[in-house]
Amino acid sequence: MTLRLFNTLTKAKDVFTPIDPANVRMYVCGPTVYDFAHIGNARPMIVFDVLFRLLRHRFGTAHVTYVRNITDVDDKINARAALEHPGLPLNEAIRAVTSLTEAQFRTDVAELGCLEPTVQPRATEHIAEMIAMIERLVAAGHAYAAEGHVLFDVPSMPDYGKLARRSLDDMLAGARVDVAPYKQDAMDFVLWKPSKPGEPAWESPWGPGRPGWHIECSAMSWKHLGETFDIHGGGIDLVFPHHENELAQSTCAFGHGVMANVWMHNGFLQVEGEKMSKSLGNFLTIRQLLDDWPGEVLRFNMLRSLYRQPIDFTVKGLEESWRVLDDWYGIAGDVAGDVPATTVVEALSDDLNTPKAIAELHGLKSDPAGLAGSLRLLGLLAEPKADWAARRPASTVDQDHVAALVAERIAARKAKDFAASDRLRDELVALGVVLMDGKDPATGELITTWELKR
RNA sequence: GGCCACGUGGCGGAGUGGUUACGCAGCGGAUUGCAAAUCCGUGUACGGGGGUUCGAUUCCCUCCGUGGCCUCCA
Repeated sequence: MTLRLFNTLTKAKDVFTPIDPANVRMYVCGPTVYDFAHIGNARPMIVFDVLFRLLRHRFGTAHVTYVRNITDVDDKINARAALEHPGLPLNEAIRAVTSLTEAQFRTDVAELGCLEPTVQPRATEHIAEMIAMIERLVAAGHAYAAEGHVLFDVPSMPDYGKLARRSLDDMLAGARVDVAPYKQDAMDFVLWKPSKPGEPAWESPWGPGRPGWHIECSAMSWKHLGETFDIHGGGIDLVFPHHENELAQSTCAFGHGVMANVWMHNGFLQVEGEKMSKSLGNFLTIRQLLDDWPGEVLRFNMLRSLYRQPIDFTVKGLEESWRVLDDWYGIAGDVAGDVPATTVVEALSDDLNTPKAIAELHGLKSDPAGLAGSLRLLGLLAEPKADWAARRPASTVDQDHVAALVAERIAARKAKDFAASDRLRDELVALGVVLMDGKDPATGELITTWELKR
């Protein structure tokens, strides 16, 4: 079966053919580590983790290279470092911010069931590559130095704007680009800029300074994946200007006319029907959600929508997700198996159609091994059934009291005193206990199990 | 202002030019002393208005609504 992926460059589901099937290469824009990641950040992490797993399934675990960067040079980091660690030297303050948020990020994505990418490069460890790329761009006539800055010469690239599908005229109509005396053209963007006092600085041929906002991804993908690679992913908001500029930098530096063959973008996330924002008070970090929900519930909930569509994160939806996972754990939780059902692989191979894949999962209730293998391909069913069951909030009822009432009720039922039996059940229901009567399959003895109403 | 998405049954959410995915809830039945759980069955929806077509939810136009990008942003 063929794998088809929606490509932002062509606006179509293209058949995916790797440049080198022995080394399929994917780059995804990771977080800027200035604050704890929010649930919107989690979407590309989960979506592209599923793609990573699917590619490994198709091409072999050893034949996929997944690079997800960590941006640790950024104005917001500087601002936060100065705010939170006013007593520390700048570099130490920055390290304090980035190491803490990076560690939290790694914990978060692990709890969301994401595999570790092959490489997680940090921007600050690739300054030399960035400078090398900028020098190539200058030498090729695609960039120029001015007043300690180096700028990308946008008019030097005739098809600039092809990813975002907008013309230079359209962009200028917005008229919200920075105007600066050292710019030759209003659309030119910064590759390198001088550091202001209180900002981190690196030596460069243009004087001490720091990189612009887009060069790091061009440099890191080059270093770890080569001059061209297969897939570049990220949130849809990154299409312009970030990815457009990355593409411009890499294609102009290397002259291949292509940076990545396939560009993939996930849609935005809303919370209870509203845009997530700090001012609305509905800004949810992954960490906060993990206090109330298992990571697998968040992950599964994310996969119930097509990755390109907008998704609305709601408590109702999360509750439903938990229930569905409960069912599947009940059927397949302790079943061995890593072989996914063909129907599920086919659904995922159609541009990562996870809702279709989930529909197929519902059809696998009578095939526990296939269900287990399919769920594991999606990064679900990661723990034993008992561990999963223990994730429900701890009981607040008196276990011994409940057990005593249950025993009393069984005695009443055996005596066919149904009035007493029902009275005892009412009492238990009032405690939030749900009873499930049955018979021991071997002895025929009446037995009753119970759980808390959810 | 410019550009771009999206609008599916009570809810969530796929998909398709013509046989009404799937899940949750609901309803009916089996089961149960009665329930719960489980199993079986059950839903003709595609924002409004035009157009193309033998036929449109699916294509085109338009209107309305929602969201996104154009500035850091997943």
